[in-house]
Amino acid sequence: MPEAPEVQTVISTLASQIKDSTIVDVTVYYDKILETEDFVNKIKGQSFLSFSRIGKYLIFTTEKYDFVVHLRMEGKFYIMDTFPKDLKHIHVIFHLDDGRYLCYHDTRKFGRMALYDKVDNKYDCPALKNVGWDVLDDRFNAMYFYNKIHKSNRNLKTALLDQSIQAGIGNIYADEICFMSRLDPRSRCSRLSKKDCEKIVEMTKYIIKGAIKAGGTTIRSYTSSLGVTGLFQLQLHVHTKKDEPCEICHNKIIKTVIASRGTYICTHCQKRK
DNA sequence: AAGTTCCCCTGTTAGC
DNA sequence: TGCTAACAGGGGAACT
Repeated sequence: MPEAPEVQTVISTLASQIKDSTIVDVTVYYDKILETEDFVNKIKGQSFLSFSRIGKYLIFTTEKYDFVVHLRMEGKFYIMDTFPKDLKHIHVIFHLDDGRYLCYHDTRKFGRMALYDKVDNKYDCPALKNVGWDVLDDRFNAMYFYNKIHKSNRNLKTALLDQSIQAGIGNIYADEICFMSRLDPRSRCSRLSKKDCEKIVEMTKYIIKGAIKAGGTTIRSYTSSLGVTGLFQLQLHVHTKKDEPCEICHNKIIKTVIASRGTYICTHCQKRK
């Protein structure tokens, strides 16, 4: 499931591949993907001028619009030199002026795309009205995070996954952030100190930046038309490591459920507050 | 107001 | 072996 680093990889790759391409036609096979009215007619004739990311949202800016995409769990873009033969799971195809096709592929059909009038500050885009600062934005800092959570009765993991506080963390990185911060994700937010928040924010930025670097490294081995999936290899410390020994203390990592998300914890290294 | 639950989907895995 | 049921998960709507 793409989180901020994977989305960054996707947007960077697309920027290098389709910048200044013009959309001459759009074929839609599953229109629930499209959230705004008259999407196809509006986007026809528009060109991909600039590319940005806030949290897990991809933002393609054209002459008139911000074209906003959320990949949710399994959304992927493929660039094809010829019209795809296998249309299974392909829901939207953008025909580009140079003859290539930008294909949106999504097995679970959870992804969404929308078109809004272009704005200078992307945080003002209606698609992002409930989205907090991107995790790499300087405004996502320790005091901001502390002020957002210190009166909350929720647990730490729920706060990390709450995109209205900070945007870009998904289930995998939430576990990794808690591990690196040595805090149990079940800890109550109201019991966390400013020091804890400093550590959490520091580790969040460290992990996300590291993952973006890893993604950037991996992407170079891609052959051009094969696709833009944003997959990358990152060394995980706890997530998916059920029953494996913690690399620090060698106790078994446990799996539990928090906020209906599978959650991995080293209960020895990660303090529950 | 804050927090929780349900729902959207379908490939994969567990259970019989 | 082959079937069905349970499960996974991001985010928004609906609900408490």
